Amino acid sequence: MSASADKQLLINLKIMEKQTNIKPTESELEILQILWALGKATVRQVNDELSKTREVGYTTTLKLMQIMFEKKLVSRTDEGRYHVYEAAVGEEPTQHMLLDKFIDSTFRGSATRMVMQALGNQQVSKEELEEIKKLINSIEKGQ
Amino acid sequence: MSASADKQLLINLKIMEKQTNIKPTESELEILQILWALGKATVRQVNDELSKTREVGYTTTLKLMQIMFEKKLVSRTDEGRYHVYEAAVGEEPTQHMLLDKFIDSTFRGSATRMVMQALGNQQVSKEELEEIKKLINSIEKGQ
DNA sequence: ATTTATCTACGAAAATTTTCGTAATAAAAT
DNA sequence: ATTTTATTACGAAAATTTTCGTAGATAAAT
Repeated sequence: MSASADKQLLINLKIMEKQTNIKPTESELEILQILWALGKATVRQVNDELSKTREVGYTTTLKLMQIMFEKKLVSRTDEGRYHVYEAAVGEEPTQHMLLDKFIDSTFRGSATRMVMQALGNQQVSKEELEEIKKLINSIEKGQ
Repeated sequence: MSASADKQLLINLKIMEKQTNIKPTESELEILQILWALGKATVRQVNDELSKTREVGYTTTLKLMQIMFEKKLVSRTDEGRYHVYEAAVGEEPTQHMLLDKFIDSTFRGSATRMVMQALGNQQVSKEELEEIKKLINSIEKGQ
């Protein structure tokens, strides 16, 4: 690999890092969830989805998505007269980042304590518990 | 149990429910963490703790704690001229409530997905993994 | 061709959260 | 006794997030 390509990679990694560190607000996260589910969507579609759970004006959603575009949380393409939006941050990295912050602020950094509470308190099916056990076994093997 | 005692119990439960549903802001949560750790503390002590991680004015902390008192997130007693504060909401119920909301907003309600990510991404020790496995086994037995 | 409907841009109001300055009071120090 | 220090109360500024109204442009319907 060339030195310049190497440098470019570093820059890209830094940008990615930065982007994954932008913490979306609660409303922004709602919109990201919808975009992750739909893939691509217009403001209208997103607003329709949001309206299923709560009342929200069209221009409110529009404005939020414009702000998210400025923050590079979403990207968009011009399709004729209107815009088609897409999430510009991945679902997993974002969840990971939010999870880290959440564990820090709510469980004083202990992932274990959080997992224990989640398993104890939530209704998790037998199948899911098995899945988690499998995961643990595979992690232990890997270590 | 008498009918009136019964009624009182219901009322108390409702109050508890309500209080555990007050979602503390991020700053309020920071203060709750400190109070949970210290048990009782004055504004000065809490402010000293907060100051360890970030710069924060004394009256800022004071004001926050006054607001939290109004919201009944904390209680306080007069000790001479100053106040001694204490968390008025439990650590576990609060964590539980926040966890529920977090799973909802970030993992679309799937505790399993969150746990899988937490186990995959965080550094969790062998001992902790064992502990979690034990917990899963005991849950499975209980079912 | 005109009207109606739909979309974007954008500013600004409203709501929420955080920060801080000032005043009043009382204790402690000099 | 006076000054200094520490505390509470409180209003309001500052910062952040959410909501909405209006204007301008373009497509669709009449």
